Amino acid sequence: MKNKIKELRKARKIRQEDLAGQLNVSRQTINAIENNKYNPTLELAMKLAKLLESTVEELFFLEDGK
Amino acid sequence: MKNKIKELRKARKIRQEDLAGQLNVSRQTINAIENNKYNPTLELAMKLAKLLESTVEELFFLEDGK
DNA sequence: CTAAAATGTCAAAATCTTTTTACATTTCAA
DNA sequence: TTGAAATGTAAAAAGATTTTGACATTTTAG
Repeated sequence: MKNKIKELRKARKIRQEDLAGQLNVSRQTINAIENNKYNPTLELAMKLAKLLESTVEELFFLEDGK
Repeated sequence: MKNKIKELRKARKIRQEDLAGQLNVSRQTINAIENNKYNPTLELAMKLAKLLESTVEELFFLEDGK
C-alpha cells in the first residue's frame, strides 16, 4: 500500500502539521501514513483525499495484485 | 460513514461468508461493516471496492460535511 | 409450514491504528 | 554556515478494528 500524499501535499505547500490540524489527527499520524507505516482508517483516507482534491483510488494504491 | 456493500453484494448474489473468504477476513467483519459498526481499514475498503467492481468513493460515503 | 441457510449480534482476546511526549535528522532561509 | 522550521522516528498508552466461537433471528427453498 503506497500513496502520493507527500507529493500532493508539497505541491500545495502545506506542512504535515497543518494537514494534521485540518483533519484533527496528530502530525505523527500524517507522517507515518506518508511513509507507509500502516494502513489508515477509511474515514481518514477519504478526508485526506478530499482535502487534497483527489480521490482515494488516485491517492492510495495497492501494490501488484493485492 | 455509510456504504452500499449489501446492495452491491446482493446484486451479485454473493453471501457474506463468500465475500469474507475472498478477502481473507471473517464473516463478522463483513457483516459489521455492512451495518456501519465501525470504519474499516483503507486496504479492506479498497479490496472490497475492487471485488465489487466499484470504487471506494462510490461504495462508501461520509455523511454531510465530514 | 418447516428445515436449512444466511444474517445479525455478543463478548473476550488479539491485532492494529492513533496519540502523546520526546528527541534526532534534514531542509531552508538569512 | 548557522539557527530555526520541518520532517523523521521511537516507545508506551489509548482507542479502534478484526478474530473467534457461540447463539439468536431472519430469510429462503422445498
